[in-house]
Amino acid sequence: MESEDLQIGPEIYGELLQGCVYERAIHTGQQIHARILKNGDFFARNEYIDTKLVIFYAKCDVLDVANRLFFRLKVKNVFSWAAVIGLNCRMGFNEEALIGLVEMQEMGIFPDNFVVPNVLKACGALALVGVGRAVHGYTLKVGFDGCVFVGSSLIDMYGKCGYLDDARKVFDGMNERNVVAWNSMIVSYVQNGLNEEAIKVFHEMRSEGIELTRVSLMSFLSASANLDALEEGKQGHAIAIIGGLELDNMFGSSILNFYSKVGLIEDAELAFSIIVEKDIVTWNLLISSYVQHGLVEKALNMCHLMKSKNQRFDCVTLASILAAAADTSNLKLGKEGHCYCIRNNLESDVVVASSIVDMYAKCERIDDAKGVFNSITNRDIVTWNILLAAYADFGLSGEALRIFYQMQLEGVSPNVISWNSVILGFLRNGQLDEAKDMFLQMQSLGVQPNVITWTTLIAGLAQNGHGNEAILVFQNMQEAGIKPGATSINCAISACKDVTSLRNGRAFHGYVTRHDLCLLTPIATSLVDMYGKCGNTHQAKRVFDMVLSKELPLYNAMISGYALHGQAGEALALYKHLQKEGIDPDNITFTNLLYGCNHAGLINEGLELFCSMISKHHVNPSMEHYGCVVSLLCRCGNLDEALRLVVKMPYDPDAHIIGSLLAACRAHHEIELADYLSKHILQLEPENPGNYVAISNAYAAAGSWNEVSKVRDLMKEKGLRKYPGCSWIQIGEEVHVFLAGDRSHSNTKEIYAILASLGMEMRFNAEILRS
DNA sequence: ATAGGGTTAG
Repeated sequence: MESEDLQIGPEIYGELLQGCVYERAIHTGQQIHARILKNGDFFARNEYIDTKLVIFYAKCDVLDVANRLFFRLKVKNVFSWAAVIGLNCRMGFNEEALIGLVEMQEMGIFPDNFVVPNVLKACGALALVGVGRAVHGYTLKVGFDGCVFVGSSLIDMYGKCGYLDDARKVFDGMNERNVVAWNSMIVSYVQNGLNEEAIKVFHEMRSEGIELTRVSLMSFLSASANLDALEEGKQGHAIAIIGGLELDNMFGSSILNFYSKVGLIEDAELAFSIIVEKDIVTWNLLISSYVQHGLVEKALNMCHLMKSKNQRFDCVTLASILAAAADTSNLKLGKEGHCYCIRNNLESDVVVASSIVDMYAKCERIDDAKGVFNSITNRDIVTWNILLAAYADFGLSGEALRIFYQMQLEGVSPNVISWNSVILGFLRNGQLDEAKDMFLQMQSLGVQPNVITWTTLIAGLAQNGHGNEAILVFQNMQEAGIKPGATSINCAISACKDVTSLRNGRAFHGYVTRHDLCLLTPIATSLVDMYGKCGNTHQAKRVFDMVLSKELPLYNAMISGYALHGQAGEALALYKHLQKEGIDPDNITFTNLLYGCNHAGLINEGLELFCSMISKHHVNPSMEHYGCVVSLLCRCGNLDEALRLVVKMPYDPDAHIIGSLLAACRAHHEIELADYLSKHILQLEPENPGNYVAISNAYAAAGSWNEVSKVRDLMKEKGLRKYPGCSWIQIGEEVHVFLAGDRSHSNTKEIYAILASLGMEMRFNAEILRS
């Protein structure tokens, strides 16, 4: 049809363009635009058409054309302003959108209820709550408060700025709420970590009969995932299936995310396989899920699959790969990841850069970590915390403290994680007072210790030999209203074990029983360990039996308990049982078993065990293993065999082994060998009173009292007097004969006989009477 | 107008 035949006026072109806007028909619209230009200004051009063209290009996201036409508009009305502000918003040019708002008002045009939602979205994206609040005031003044679009946008804006109370006030004040208003409220709660609130609103929404959308379910699933709420999330999935909601990649991804966060990897994999059009987020979700569950192999396979499908890696993929490298201390993988980032310009992303720092730190390349850290220009609190944690982990408390101050000088104020790392650094370095001081300081500066702070302190005290204080701190934590996690309970139980406090250990056992934590393998393991170390192997066995799927550490704890308390037979029986179950013993298993045999004097069993450990289980014997066997041989009177083993073993004998030999010298009255060994052992450990005990025992047994008194003088010179766990006897004025604690009974009798033959007076110290 | 993914401390 020719234009000469039929005059098409501006109204028709306007209608046609409106149709194109509606259909987002960019090409048709461009043809109409061309026709308008061809027809000339007179017939086809007016303000109405020009505005329509701006709206058309804006709606079709053609930024440059829309801007150019808008700039040339003679009369800019509220519709064209709305179109360009909306376009800037969609494109993420939030500042431009707000500048547009100011400019339109300067020109005397006031925003309507179509402009306001876009403006609020820009405020939310820029977290400009002040501007948003001003716009809120404006909407009240001009009476937009009945508009659901405006209301929903206000909720969203306040939510994005973190002002949940204001968001809720707007929500409660709306007299008409559509599904978007409900969704905005739920999303706001989820984005601010108030997952319980989000779930509450979701249920309210359902009971009010509002029809759910995918957005409602996605945010509900997100809240469920964050709370580890298995049943809630499954319900959400079921609602989606019943409602026949289409599973596009976004919705599918949120289901995948939920299953992976609650640890149902197979279900996550299933969701992944169902999603037809997988995008980068879908891939990344499964990969990060594998990494978080320690399935690094699967994660890397997934990366290869991704590559073979021509899906490129982005920042998130790399962050996961780098985390995998960090977790497994795989420097080679980490370097590959680092190189990929450099080649693809991903290291400018602060999360990726931080992951690189963490990877080098966890691979014990602290200098490389520091180097990468220094090159990061946009460091955030997480970046600082990663470096701080790295120094703390190595016990470099001074460096950690320097970083802690430096971050503050650069305007980053430490959060609870930063404080925790500083405290950890001190504890790792044995600086208990400094750690406790930091713990007080953080509180005086208004940073509240969390469960990890408390646990760090408890573990640190226990590991530095302050088990009783650790138990007290655990009680303080409960008084402070902090609910202990599985790790803190474990540390506390271990502390009881170290100070052999059966009373407190029982109390913790009661606590975990009341809280249904008994069946958690790590907790059951430390309970078995605690009861074992405290001598209550019966109770240890009861806990041991309760655990359904037993793993090696649990067996090791039980075996160690038996071994420590002379029940070598039980220990060996458990060892047989463990092998029947198809579990491979490790070097700890053998250490405990050999110790048990040594303790019970089971020479044949011990030697057999030692041989099968090497030949059948291919465990490279440690010094400790040799120590047990040497001690066993010595105690069974086979000093020659023991000496042969010491000469043969690939280690320089430690003080413990020489001590065993010294003890054998005593039985064999081998004065010469004892002389030789004494020199060695005092060279190795001149400050350990136990060695003087062994030496003086050897001389005393041979009746060399001169040598005994020489040893005594040597001890005096060193300022060594008492030795914990060692009994002592006072003869006459001041002659001390030292006895090793573990065999004190037979030795006491031995010494008693010697002293009686010498006609000497003897008095027992209170300590020996108790033992 | 509302929606899914990555980094730090025990």
